[in-house]
Amino acid sequence: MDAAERLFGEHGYNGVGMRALAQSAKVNLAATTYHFGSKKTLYVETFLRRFRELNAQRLGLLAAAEQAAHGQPLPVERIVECMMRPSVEVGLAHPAFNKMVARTLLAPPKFLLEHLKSEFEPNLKVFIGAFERALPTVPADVLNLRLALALGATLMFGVQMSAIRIKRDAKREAAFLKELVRFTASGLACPPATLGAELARLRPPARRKRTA
Amino acid sequence: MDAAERLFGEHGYNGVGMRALAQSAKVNLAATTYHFGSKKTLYVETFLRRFRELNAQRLGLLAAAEQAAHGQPLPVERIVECMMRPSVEVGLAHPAFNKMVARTLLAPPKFLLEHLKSEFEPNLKVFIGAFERALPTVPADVLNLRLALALGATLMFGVQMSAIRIKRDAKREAAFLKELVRFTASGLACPPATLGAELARLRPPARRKRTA
DNA sequence: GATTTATTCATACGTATGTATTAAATGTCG
DNA sequence: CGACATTTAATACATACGTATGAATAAATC
Repeated sequence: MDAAERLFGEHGYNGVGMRALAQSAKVNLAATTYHFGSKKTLYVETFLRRFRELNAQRLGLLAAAEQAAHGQPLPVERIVECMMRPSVEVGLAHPAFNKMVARTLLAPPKFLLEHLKSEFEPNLKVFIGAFERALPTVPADVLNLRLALALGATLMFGVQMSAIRIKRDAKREAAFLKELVRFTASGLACPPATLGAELARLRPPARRKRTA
Repeated sequence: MDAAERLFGEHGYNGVGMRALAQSAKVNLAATTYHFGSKKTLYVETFLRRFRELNAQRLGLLAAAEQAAHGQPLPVERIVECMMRPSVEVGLAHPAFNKMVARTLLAPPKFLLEHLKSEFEPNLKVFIGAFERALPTVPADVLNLRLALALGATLMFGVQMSAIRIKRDAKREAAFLKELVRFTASGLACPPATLGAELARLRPPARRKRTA
């Protein structure tokens, strides 16, 4: 799976074959089928291996932060940090996974959609809730859009990070993380201006994807 | 090339074969080789077809804005808008191209690197210059990082935009663009805090990618 | 130590890939 | 018309793909 992570991250799902994977992992070709059954399964399991833990860490940080806040809404930067810190940490420990998750989230293979829905969406909902409490003046539509933009920034941060091989300097890591948090939080929290209203006014008749 | 744009955007370079492309374009397989020579060339030409014009538009808008400012540094939001507006417009007109450019910029195929260097980098340099004048307090490192994040946000915006098939309502378009601009500009312009200094202090010995 | 279970191995299947080739058909324009 | 460019058609080539198989080997269990 380490080899799969590296090669999938480098060349994408379709860019690498089972033979290359087997050779890179120094195992027999048949061993891959034996253990994973199919290429898709291998991809899914390789992806979820870290993605699950990553999401759990996010939720854990947020829960801890909220508990420490005693019911007060958290500052935006605090929430953002709960989102970003696990990404940065796992990304630094496993640079190839960074590229893999960037590819995967930007253009998810269809066989991963269900897993993403079950693993990622609940997570996102929790954070959306936290942001809504922290930013009551930002309309839900705008917040959703901004979260997507924040995700895009995070993905790009990930590939940049895996491009320049940071050599695990704790202070440097902290500085990069803080820059990412600052950028994102600033964009998320900026005043909605007349745009929120305008967006709402132009809203098409039937809506169905609000959290109600 | 329209078919190529759609299929490459949907499935990526390795996700689609020449036969599928030919069939989707309703031409013979040999016609593709006849006109483009190879699959890579087809991808490159399909990508550059709009990417070139997009960059030219960006530069044009920025030049016009700077001329209208009579030597004063432009407001950040203005610069960002010059960057984003062409993306949004071409993205709305050609949703498939949006996905294609997102895939391409997030994980560029090696045969495109040279073209990206020659087409995209000079463009970026110009905008970096504008931002440096507009944000003299933000260190160059931080600005570079933030621009990468902004690019990530833009890419994600593009795929979101092509996902929800906006039906070309000028007001809605303007609202979305303005939201993107606002988010990005806010992140780019936010105060660097102690982080810039910290980042500079932790800078590794040899540097070589500054604009000097 | 024998027997069952788990894992590796080399190899093979059918299909799909990108590209090239040949000849005939269709279009274009001087 | 005649010269040329384009398009179609039908393959063909070598290679790569994901997956499957059955025998050989290692581990585990009794």
